[in-house]
Amino acid sequence: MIGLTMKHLRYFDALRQHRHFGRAAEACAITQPALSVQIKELETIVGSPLVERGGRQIRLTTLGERFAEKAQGILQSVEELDDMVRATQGPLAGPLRIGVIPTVAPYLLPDVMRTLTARYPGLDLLPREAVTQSLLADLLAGRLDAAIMALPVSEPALREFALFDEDFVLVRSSAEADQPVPNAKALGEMRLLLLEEGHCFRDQALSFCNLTSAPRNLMEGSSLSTLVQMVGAGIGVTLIPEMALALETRSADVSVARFEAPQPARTIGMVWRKSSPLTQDLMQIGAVVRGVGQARRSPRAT
Amino acid sequence: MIGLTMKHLRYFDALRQHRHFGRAAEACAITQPALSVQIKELETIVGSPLVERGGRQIRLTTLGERFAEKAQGILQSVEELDDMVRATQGPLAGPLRIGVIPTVAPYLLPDVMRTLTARYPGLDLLPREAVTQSLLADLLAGRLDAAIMALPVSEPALREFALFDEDFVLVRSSAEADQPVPNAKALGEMRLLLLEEGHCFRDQALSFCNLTSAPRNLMEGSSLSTLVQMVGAGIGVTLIPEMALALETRSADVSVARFEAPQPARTIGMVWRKSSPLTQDLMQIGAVVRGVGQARRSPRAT
DNA sequence: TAAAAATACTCCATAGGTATTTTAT
DNA sequence: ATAAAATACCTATGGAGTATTTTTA
Repeated sequence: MIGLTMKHLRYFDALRQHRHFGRAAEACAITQPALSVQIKELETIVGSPLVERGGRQIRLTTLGERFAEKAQGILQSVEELDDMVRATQGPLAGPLRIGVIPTVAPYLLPDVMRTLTARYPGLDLLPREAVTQSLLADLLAGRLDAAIMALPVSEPALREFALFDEDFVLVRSSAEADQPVPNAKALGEMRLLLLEEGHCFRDQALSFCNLTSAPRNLMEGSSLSTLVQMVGAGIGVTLIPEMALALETRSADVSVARFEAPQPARTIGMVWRKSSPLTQDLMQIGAVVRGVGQARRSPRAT
Repeated sequence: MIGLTMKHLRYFDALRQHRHFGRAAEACAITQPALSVQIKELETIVGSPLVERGGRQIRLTTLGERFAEKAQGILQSVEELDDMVRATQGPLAGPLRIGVIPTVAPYLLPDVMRTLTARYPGLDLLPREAVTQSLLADLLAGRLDAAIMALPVSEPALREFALFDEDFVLVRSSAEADQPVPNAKALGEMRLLLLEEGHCFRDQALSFCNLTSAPRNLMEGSSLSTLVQMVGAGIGVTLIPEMALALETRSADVSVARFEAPQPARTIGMVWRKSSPLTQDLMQIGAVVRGVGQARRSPRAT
């Protein structure tokens, strides 16, 4: 049925409602001859008469009635499509699939979700927690709209938007609270607890110690929370990003210390495809996340 | 979302399938620039980007994906509409609502249904049995496409198509088989069994006896079958159309006689709105019904 | 005779084509 | 450097308007 248009359906639906060419045309905001022509054309397309013209009164044929019924359904679907579009209309509305690395998600996401949802009620955040490699793959494949991770990512197809820097702090048993803070070299020789393979934070910590591979006496955990609990048990020392401080050291018997001069740190940023049409929106969202992150980090006094 | 056309949906659906403007355009049998323009226009209509253009590879936005999904549903509905139309395509296909008066229906309909269904497999006959007045009302209101009844109907809006004539025969008890056949006047003085009010056949029988109202000694039945059974029980005599003969006198102990010179008879015809676009089809169907009716009547030997 | 739809025609908007430029890998 | 989409421009189709005729109740 090539050549069938929305107009045909709309006009025919109007004719079904009004059972009168003149009034139906008026309802469609066109003239009666225009409607007559369109209906006739529709009948040509269909190949059978849909309307029974009878002087004073017109009537639809049985095929016409059935046609009108289906046409109405189609028009309704179009309406729904319209509604859907309208719901995701305006900037910062609609679904946004955002990935966050595990060493940031638990500390940043709750506030971010709260703030963004409050500011942009139409925004439908769909967060996903995964390690950097996984997030990058999802981003590049179009399964994510944006991701929050440590910079740089050095993917030419991706745009980086820096959010904030965060220092790493030393977590050691409370018994060691009074000992001097080790430097990077000394740290490498201590029993260092690190996240398992795949977490960027593991590599960042190792890099601070000038190590490329893990030392033999290394112990691993699958989350910062686990690491801190292990430190509390006297098993060793670890590094955590300062943002995790408040949450992770609350219920552990550990002491926290900042490093001297060469502060270990990383930059957290938001990343999305350069080609994403959401760029404008994402920059706004990035600004909000930046605000949340900086507020979250500011009680840096420990 | 005014301005949205089927083409937009079709083109966007193709783009979703091919994820490539050039190939999608080819699939739509248009050129790439034409498709680009249409997709861009669609995005303008929608008000948000639906496609993420990325040099080598394009990708749909989340809104684009959702849009495409709904669009696909709409296109499928159009397909179904097309199927429906195709199913009722060609003359003598599709539903046909046909009414038949009760003194014809049981004797004619089975054969008619069988013959028409065999000859026109696409035809979907929807018969309805009702008295003339009811059928006429349904016809004029467009609730029936055609009706088979006694002519004339004298409705200016309706067209009459004569099918065949049928005589009325006398049914009396088998004990009276050797008696002379009464004439119209004599019949009016006998105990005459007639159909109840509303049946045209009742009026036709009365009219034969030159009676306008029912005689006082009249008895009524709701069907010819009932009347014949009553005759068999010796209650009186009755008239039935010859077409009913074979079926109704088979299991009754009655005798049948034809009248002399002024043969009572009626014309059965098919009737439909003059304005009906089915006129061509109905004339063909009428011809078939005529054939069936005449064959049904021909074994007039009694 | 009057109401309603069909027809005739004209005009303008637009879909689609060709040629070319821009863009991103 | 190349593949792909966007842009520019032109043409032709067709949708809608006004004026008029035809139809039928």
